[in-house]
Amino acid sequence: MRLSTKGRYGTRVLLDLALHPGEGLIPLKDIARRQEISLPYLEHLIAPLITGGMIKSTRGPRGGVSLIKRPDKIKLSEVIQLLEGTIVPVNCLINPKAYPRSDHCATRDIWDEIRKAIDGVLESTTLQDLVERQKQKGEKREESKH
Amino acid sequence: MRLSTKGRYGTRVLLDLALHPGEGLIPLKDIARRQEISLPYLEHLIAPLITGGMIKSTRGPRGGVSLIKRPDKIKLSEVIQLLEGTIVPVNCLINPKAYPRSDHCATRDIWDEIRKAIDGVLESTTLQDLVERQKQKGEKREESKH
DNA sequence: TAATTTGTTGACTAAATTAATCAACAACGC
DNA sequence: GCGTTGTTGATTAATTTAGTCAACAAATTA
Repeated sequence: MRLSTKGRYGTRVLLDLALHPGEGLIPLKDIARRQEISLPYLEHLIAPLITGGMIKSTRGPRGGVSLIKRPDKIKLSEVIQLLEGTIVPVNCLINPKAYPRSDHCATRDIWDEIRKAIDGVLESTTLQDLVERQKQKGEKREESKH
Repeated sequence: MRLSTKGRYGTRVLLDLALHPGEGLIPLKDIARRQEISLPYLEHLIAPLITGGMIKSTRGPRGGVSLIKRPDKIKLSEVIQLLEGTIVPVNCLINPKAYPRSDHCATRDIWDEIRKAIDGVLESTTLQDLVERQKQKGEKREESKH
């Protein structure tokens, strides 16, 4: 019952981009350094985000990536869908036909309720929510220095 | 983001037992057949349930296993805890000290909300709930035969 | 246009986890 | 004591995860 690094790192990458608005293209190298993700691995995380229309990229000197969509228009459910595929906790929900018992299996209903509970959180959270939360944390850290 | 077979099969095993109340000891062989789980694998699923005080077992002829606790006193959260360990979706929630960035990482908050959402479902569902749901399904299947 | 920088893609791999199986053993009932 | 049933530990095959490596493609600038 784990979220893999794809989903976790990928979300952090998008948050990183959203925290640097209006700065044009951000090189992957910078993101890799700030987020402590290896550059070669980061490259693979970026691919589905480009395909999914979340970010655009430009190669060459002064190239990099940047957000295409507004952070308040990016739901976490979309991000996780792109990076992890379905979040469904059990196979019989994805492919019921392969599970003849699933029609009359009460446990399946519960796994589906779990899926819905997870989906509720992801659907109701946008990248902008993360940005604001992150900024709040930053302020608190500043305050605590005094 | 998957529930492994341990949690899924184990829950089905308990439900199977709960659906056969007052029948004394149920041999693992019967459960294995009904639930279509291999006997050797089932043996391993049983172990944590015994340790966790959910079921008791007796060896020898006419031996088997049976529920110790009342189904309405068995929360799914306990079952999953026994069989899967923690359901926490990300490591940094289990072991925050190993993640220096987690203190000021907004994504962590969201993963924790997901954890709470899952936990809410598991905490509010008992084995008895599954039993009732399962019986309803049985009735509906009977009706549909007419 | 050559050199350099940056992103893209696919092949490959090491490590961890999952899902078992097998075999030796322990207890119980007849 | 013998067969039946549960217990435990060792082992293994398959899959997934997490990442590396290397060849390539595009953009920029000199």
